[in-house]
Amino acid sequence: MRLFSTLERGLVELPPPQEKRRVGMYVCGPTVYDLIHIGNARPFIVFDALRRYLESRDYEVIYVQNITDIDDKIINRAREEDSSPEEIAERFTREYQEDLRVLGVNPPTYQPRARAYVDKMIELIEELVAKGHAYVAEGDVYFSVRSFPDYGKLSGKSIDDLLTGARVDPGEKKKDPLDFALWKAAKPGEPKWPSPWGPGRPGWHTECVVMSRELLGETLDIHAGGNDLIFPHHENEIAQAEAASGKPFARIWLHNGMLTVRGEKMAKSLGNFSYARDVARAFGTEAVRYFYLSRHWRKPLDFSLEALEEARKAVEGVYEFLAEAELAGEGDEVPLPDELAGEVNLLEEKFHGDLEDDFNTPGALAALQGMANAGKRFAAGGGDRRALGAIARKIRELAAPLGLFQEERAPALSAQTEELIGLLVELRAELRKERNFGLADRIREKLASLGVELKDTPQGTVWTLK
RNA sequence: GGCGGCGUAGCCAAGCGGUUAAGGCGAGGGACUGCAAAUCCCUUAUUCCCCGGUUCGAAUCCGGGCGCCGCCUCCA
Repeated sequence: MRLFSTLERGLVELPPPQEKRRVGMYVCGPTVYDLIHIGNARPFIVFDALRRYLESRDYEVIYVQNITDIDDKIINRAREEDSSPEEIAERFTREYQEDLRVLGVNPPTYQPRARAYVDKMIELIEELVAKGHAYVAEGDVYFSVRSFPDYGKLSGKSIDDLLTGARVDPGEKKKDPLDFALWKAAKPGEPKWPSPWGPGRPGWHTECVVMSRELLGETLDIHAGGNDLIFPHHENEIAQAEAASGKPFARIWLHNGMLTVRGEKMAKSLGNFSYARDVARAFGTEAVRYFYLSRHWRKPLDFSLEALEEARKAVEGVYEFLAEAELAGEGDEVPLPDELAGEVNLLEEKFHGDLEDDFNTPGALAALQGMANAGKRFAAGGGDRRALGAIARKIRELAAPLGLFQEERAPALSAQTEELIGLLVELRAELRKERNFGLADRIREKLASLGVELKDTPQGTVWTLK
């Protein structure tokens, strides 16, 4: 498996599971001050799929995702709502869990909260101060960027270039404009924790360094997040972690492309966003996942209702095939004829080949579509339809790690309701025989409006739920 | 200004030195039907933003343009 790492600016090989089974993976999580929008969901879905694919390939993935529950935005929201930061954080943490469920994301192995790690953060900051990488200034603690020669290696920036653009705030206690806060002295009315430098709270995302160090060790395998986090967030994480440990912080850095709206980044501040749960409920969990996976994870992806609708239709198309194939494949096991089996095997190889090459999900999805198409052509050419069951099983098996094509579409109706629909279908058949099309069409239309779609096939009328 | 990315059919989107240039949506034609819907079959890029170059061979590599976007401030 090869993945494009931001640090190397190129593909990096992940050792095969025979050599290294355990993979430590850290994906930056939400700040719980509001519901997440659909753009925020991209890394959660894409890296969830990556994690599950690795697991399906015999890796044991320790998947960590933090919950940032100490932050200015939480404090502000609490003020607005006349609530407390704890309460806001608690509420939106629960909402976030619900969103993950709606998006079909598996729960992380660990979901640590910043508040539970303040002690460990203080330890790290003390360590950095002791090693001369950080200094205390009137109750604040700052990281000294100049003390870390590698600063800028992730984002490709040089300290000098950054300095040119940096503005020095008159009120700042920093020695150097690029230095960033590790610990902020408490202001009145803000949450605070005791520390060697007086009451305050952790500043920058020291939490990610501490949590990943505690749960995954000093060097983790994969660190992932949106590409808007490369600088300064992840650059600063590297500085803290590596200044403290002297070891590489992460082997592979993955950064997904942004979700855009008419070409512009979706962002709360721009107001061009939709809440993830609203989109998932309108189009369905799998349509949202398909939407994301139909575009390579590093590239920007443009959001629109039309694009989601297209994804929904593409998913439905595969389900149409699955429904037919599974119906035909019930009962006797019929093996695939050689030629078809060969084609399906080739597509399976393409599926894995594409995913192992920088997690190329669009290519992999095309392979699954190709399997369905091969099955359709085979049946249309007069092949034994019962063999299609095997293709359907293969598609479902391969797509499982991606969180696609896992729904059972059997109509969940009571026997009584089914009988009732059956009766109406029978009556309509009689009416059609008598060429009473007016009444027959009324039945069809009324049922359609109730979500029961009739299809007149040469073998008779069948119905499906929409 | 610095750093990074993107530009492939009507639209979305793979491809990363030799393939008939995947796949999806849409559109057109056909089968089926009382008419539909759904489904199925077929068709839909001699060409990959432009101009040069390297090569036997380039959408793919190099140089130069043009256009769009992200980061450099909280941000998935």
